[in-house]
Amino acid sequence: MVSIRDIARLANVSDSTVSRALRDSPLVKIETREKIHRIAEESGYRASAVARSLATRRTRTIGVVVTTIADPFAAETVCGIEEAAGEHGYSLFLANSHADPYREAKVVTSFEERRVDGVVVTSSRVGTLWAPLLAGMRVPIVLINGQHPSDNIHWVVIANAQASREATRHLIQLGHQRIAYLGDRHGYQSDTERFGGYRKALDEADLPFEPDLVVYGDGKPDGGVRAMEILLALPKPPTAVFCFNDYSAVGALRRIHASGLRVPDDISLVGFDDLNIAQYAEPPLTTVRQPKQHMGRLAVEILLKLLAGADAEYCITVPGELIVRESTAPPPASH
Amino acid sequence: MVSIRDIARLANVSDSTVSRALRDSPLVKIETREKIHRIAEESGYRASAVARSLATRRTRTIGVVVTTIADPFAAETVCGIEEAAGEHGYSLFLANSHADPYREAKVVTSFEERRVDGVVVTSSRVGTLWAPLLAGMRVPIVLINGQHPSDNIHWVVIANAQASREATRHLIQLGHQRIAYLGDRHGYQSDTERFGGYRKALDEADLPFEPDLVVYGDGKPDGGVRAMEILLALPKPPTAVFCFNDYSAVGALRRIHASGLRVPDDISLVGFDDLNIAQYAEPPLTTVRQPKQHMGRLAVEILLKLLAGADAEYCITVPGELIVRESTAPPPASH
DNA sequence: CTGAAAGCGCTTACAG
DNA sequence: CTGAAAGCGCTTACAG
Repeated sequence: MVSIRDIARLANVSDSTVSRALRDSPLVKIETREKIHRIAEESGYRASAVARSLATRRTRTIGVVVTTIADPFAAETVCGIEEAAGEHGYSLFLANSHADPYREAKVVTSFEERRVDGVVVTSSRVGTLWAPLLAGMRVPIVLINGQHPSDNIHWVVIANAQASREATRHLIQLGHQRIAYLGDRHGYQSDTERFGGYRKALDEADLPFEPDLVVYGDGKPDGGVRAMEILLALPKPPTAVFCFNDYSAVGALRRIHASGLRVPDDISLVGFDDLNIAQYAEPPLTTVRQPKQHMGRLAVEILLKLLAGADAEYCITVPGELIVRESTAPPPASH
Repeated sequence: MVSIRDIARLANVSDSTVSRALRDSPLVKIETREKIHRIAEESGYRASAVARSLATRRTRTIGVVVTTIADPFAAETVCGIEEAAGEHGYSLFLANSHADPYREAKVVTSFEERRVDGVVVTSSRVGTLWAPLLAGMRVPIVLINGQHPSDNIHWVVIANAQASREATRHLIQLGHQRIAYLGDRHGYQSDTERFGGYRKALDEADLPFEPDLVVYGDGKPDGGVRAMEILLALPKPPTAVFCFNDYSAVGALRRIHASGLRVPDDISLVGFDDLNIAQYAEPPLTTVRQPKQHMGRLAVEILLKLLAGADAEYCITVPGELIVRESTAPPPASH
């Protein structure tokens, strides 16, 4: 592997000059600069990011933690993160935490050793163990859909309460009175807030809150199936279900169909996220769109500002958008 | 940030001894070893992977390229890669190529500069531009569902032809005679092979091959919608469709329903991949399961063997498994 | 505009 | 069992 020194010899200049020339420093005479570039090109030189990192104490590297990249929300968000990072010459370390404290600790250690310049955490619990570990890192951290007041922790969140309220209101306006909430049992802040929006819409419409209509899945289709099962077994099942996320809704949908009922004829269903697949569900899912890519982008832009020396607390809330498709309709006449 | 030297001072030993002690070298007296560990612990020492990488000329880093991590196949495969890598102390650099030659070149450059120890490429075209770039890297490369003979390129692939043949045969055994192939227009090798398996099954059953029944999408739901549209517009549409992948099938499914037809009553549908969502489709999708996580694992295991000095060519084929669910049934009586 | 020198934080022969 | 020294491949004051 050819190094800066090899090029220096070939060009009859010092290492310093090569280093400068390669980064187009105006300090280097234009001809030598070009000559060095040419030699570098011909010799297949590839600057060592690791050596540079050691010298500059910056790695131009961002650590990204997701619960699991197999979760479509995480994947679609990471897309935005990757794109924005790439545009600025940053590379991504990707790690899955599986919401497991042991792994979370390992990820933090790993990112510390790798000397990442910053961290973005997507859709994570950020619980009592995790938070201090993160805060203990001496680099800026941006949470996506998580919040945790701390010196070096910033975040971008969707307007959960508002969007959920709107989604629930949509169901109410269609005439639904028995609306269930299918949440995520892991206790994400997003879940609490979305539930809050649901309750608020109920209250505003003077609809009674029925604890029986609140069930919990695991944020994945399987949990949606299970939770829906409980709702269907109720003496008086709901006519509409608002789901914590699309991924759960997909499971709920399946379970409803499996029991011979139809969406939206018998039960209306609303999701959250607007995953790529939401519009291809059968029927296409009414949901709250999160600008996932954009949120990913925002997270890295915040990180970059912080790394550039910005001394601010970034707590950005982006609006959700209700996308009405075909999984919602007025309740069946018999109700 | 505390360094090895700081610890050396605190412990009254040399840097070398600290370095050895921290890595539990038997060369260090047990008491000093423990003492150093204690001091490291108390001072919050975190070894610098970048300094170590520079010294050892190994980064314990794997570059992972996917077309886009928003593709569920890629995401689920990367899960296996991440897990296996993590178990061996390797970190992952993740990059999306978007099947764009310009980005592909950038990714290669970036990985070269980062001095990744190896590369795994998932579901990529590995075309005429991309291949030589990859081969030009002086590190081992493992393709997942791609093949490209070269010194440093290895691969793990699903048995495309066999699995596709089996899937098509399943349709034939149900009584279908007009079976369409919905492929991926990007020209992946996987597409060619899956198409090959389809043709072979047709031939074996003495069914005529009809070019009109071959349409192409883009590997995503939208492309599935478009391609299905063409099939439905045919004077005599097929009674069954075998799709290149589940993600496309999801779109095809939607399009079929949108036109008022039903799956499997009017048209049977078979996918490929067995994505997490396949079983939650409406109806649950008959498909070919790819052991995605396992394939990801295999890829890093091959890489590790190669990095450990193995001098072999790894070309591993794993079997697919036909999973019969509810999207396939005999053709409607009228046919 | 250019170079010599020191330093980034580790590892690893080599010598004792 | 331990240490001094060199080196990994860059960057960056400092001096000219």
